[in-house]
Amino acid sequence: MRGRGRGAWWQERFQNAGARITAPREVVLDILHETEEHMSAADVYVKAHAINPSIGLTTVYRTLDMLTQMGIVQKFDFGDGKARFELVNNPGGKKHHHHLICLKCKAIIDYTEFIDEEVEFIEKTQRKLSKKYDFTITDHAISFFGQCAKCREGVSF
Amino acid sequence: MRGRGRGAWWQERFQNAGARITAPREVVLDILHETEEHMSAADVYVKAHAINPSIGLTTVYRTLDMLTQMGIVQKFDFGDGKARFELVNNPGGKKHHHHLICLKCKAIIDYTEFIDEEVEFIEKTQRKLSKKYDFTITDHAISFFGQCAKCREGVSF
DNA sequence: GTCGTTATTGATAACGATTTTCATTTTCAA
DNA sequence: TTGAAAATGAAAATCGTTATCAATAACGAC
Repeated sequence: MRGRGRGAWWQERFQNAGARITAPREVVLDILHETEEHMSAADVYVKAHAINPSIGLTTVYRTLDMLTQMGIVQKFDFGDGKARFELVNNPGGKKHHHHLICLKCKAIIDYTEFIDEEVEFIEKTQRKLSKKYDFTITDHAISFFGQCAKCREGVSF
Repeated sequence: MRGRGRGAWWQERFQNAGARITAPREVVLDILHETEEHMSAADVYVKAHAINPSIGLTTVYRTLDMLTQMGIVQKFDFGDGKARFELVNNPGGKKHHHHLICLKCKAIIDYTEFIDEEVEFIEKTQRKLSKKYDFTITDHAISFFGQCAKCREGVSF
């Protein structure tokens, strides 16, 4: 059943945090594991509800928020009014990536290229910031903004 | 009065884009120029309305959106449900910076350190992405997420 | 300067994502 | 097994943002 039992990695984290392991939480995590998309809370809810109709939207929100605070999930805003969520270190899932965002049509392009150079830069910066601001850094995001080819033509600005 | 007449730089950009130069737009731009904060639309509205009570909230939203699409303003989401806006190249204003965001208390720390190393990395990446995806890149954002010292103590997760 | 076209504006209503409330249910340690 | 505390879900409430539409203002042509 939906991977119950395997990836107990997050169960440990929950227990260490004093959080309980519940059916809705298992379902949400399973869904995130099996997805390649940037899912909104509503997207997750639809899938969760299909699996177990007793799961409510509120709980999905609460779970996603909790996972975000735990650093298990990363929350994004692409400017379309709804937050998107992705598992942070999805083993065997989506590769580490960043975003290219069109300011006109709000299209999102994921890119995974050039990560090698990034890693070095990020690690160095992270180390310095972490020390200087006494901050525990668990994740980062890099976004580039501009106009996609399509929008550049239909110009107005 | 509020810098009217100087910084005509944006007025030219408006004209080239076929956009009209109006009182509300001037006010919004002046406000952004004079601010060091990350302002929400409501923040801008309050100031704008104080300066000229006839300016409506709707127009503030429209103006900020327009400026964002023009690349004059950058829009951020720090996870507290409201968008924040900052002038991109504020001459004599705030230096180029990025953000350190506490996932627990949502505190934002601006950092300007280590930018030299960043510039090199960003330029290289930008050049490559731009070519590969046929995308005109006008801006970027780097954010680090984690927990601030204060939140690390009151732990729960 | 006047005029007319057309973009812009602002009040209000509508919208929709997220959060709050609170009574009920579930988890899990004792 | 049991009970305290955490978690849940349905519904209502919140609140940031957007759409509507009649009134207004900008600015090029004259």
